[in-house]
Amino acid sequence: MVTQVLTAMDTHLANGSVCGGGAVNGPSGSSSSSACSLLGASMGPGPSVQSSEDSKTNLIVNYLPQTMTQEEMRSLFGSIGEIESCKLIRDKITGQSLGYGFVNYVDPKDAEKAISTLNGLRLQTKTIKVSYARPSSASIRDANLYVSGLPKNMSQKELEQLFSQYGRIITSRILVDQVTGVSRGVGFIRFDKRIEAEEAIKGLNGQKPPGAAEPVTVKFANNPSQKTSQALLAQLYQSPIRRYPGPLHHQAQRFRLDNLLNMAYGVKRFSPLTIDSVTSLAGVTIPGHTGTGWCIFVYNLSPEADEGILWQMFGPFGAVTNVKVIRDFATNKCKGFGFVTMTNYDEAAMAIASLNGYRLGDRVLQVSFKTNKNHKA
DNA sequence: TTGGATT
Repeated sequence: MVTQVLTAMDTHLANGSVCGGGAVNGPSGSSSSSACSLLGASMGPGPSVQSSEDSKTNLIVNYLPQTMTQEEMRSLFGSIGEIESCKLIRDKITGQSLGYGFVNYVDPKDAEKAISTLNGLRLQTKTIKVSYARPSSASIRDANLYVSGLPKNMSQKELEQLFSQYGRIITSRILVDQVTGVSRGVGFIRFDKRIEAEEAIKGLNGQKPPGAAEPVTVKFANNPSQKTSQALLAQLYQSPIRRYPGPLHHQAQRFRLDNLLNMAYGVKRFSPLTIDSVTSLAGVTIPGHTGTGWCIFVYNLSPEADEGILWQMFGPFGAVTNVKVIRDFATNKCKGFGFVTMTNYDEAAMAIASLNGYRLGDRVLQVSFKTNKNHKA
C-alpha cells in the first residue's frame, strides 16, 4: 500500500539517513566499502533478519548518487519488475537527495531479484546497497550512535564486536582521513532498536575498549539534516545579496568594499594557480592550506562565543565552508579560540587582513592562517 | 595562544 510506504518514508525522514549520503569512496576504499559489504552480509535476505511478518516487497536503497532523481530510480528498479511505489528521500528544506530511498514491488520475487541483481551496483562514485526495508516503527528510531575516541587501529569488525553485545547492529562505519586513509577514531553504529543503543551508551561511554589507551565517547548521533542547514547558512552568507547584511552594518563600516579590495591587493602574494602548484609539491606546506580550503585560526574569543559569530564575521568575505568554536568538554564554554575554513585564498587573506586586531566586545582578536606547530614529522 | 572530527 502507498500508505505503508509513506509511513516508512516519514520514519526515515525523521530518523535521518540509514547510511545515505555516505561516501563509498576514499583512497583505500577499505573502510567505507567494507561498510557496505559487511552490511550486505548482515542485512542480506535471510531468516536471521527477515522475520515472517516483515514486508517481502519493500526495499531500502542506500548510497544513491547525489544527482539521481526519483524518476531515474524508478527506471532502474522498474527494469526488474512492476513497482508499486518508489520514493527518493529528500531534505525537507533544500530538496536535496539524502542518498537513499524506498522501492516497493508488487511481487516479492521481484524484490528478491532486485536485491540479487542491483545490490552492489556501481553508479558514478557510489556503490548502491539494496536490502529489505525494516518495517516502520517507533522502536527503531533514534538508534544511531556516534562514537569518538576510538583507537586508530580499531577495525570496523572490532568496532562491531565491541558493540554487538548490546544488540543487533544494522550499520557500522569508521571514518577515515580522505587523503591518508587512516582512521579518524570516529565512527557510527546503528542498532536495530533504540533501547539497544541506550544500553550501549550506558555500557561503553567513557569506557576503554579492551587494550585501548583512551576511553571512547558514545552518544546519539546528530541528525544529518543539521549539516544541510549549515550548508544552507553558508550559501546565504556567500550569496551577493547577503554579503553585507543588515545586522553587520557596524562591520560594514569597517569593511567597505573599496577597502577590502585595497587590502586584498595589498596582501596578495600568490595567484591561486601558484598556490595550487606549490602545494602539490611533496613536503611543502602552506600555512592554513588544507585539502578542502584555507584554515584560519581565530584567537581570543570569549567563553560565550559561538559558531554564529564566526559565520557573521567571516561570511561577508566570501565562501566559508566550515566554522568551529573549540569548547571545554566539561563546561561547553569556548576555550578562547576557533577555526574557520574558507575556500578561496584571496577571500581568506582578505578576512585575515581585516579581522586580525578586530575588537569583538572587549577583546582584540588575533586572526591568522592556522599553523601546524604540534605537527609530528 | 592552533581542534575534533556527525556518514
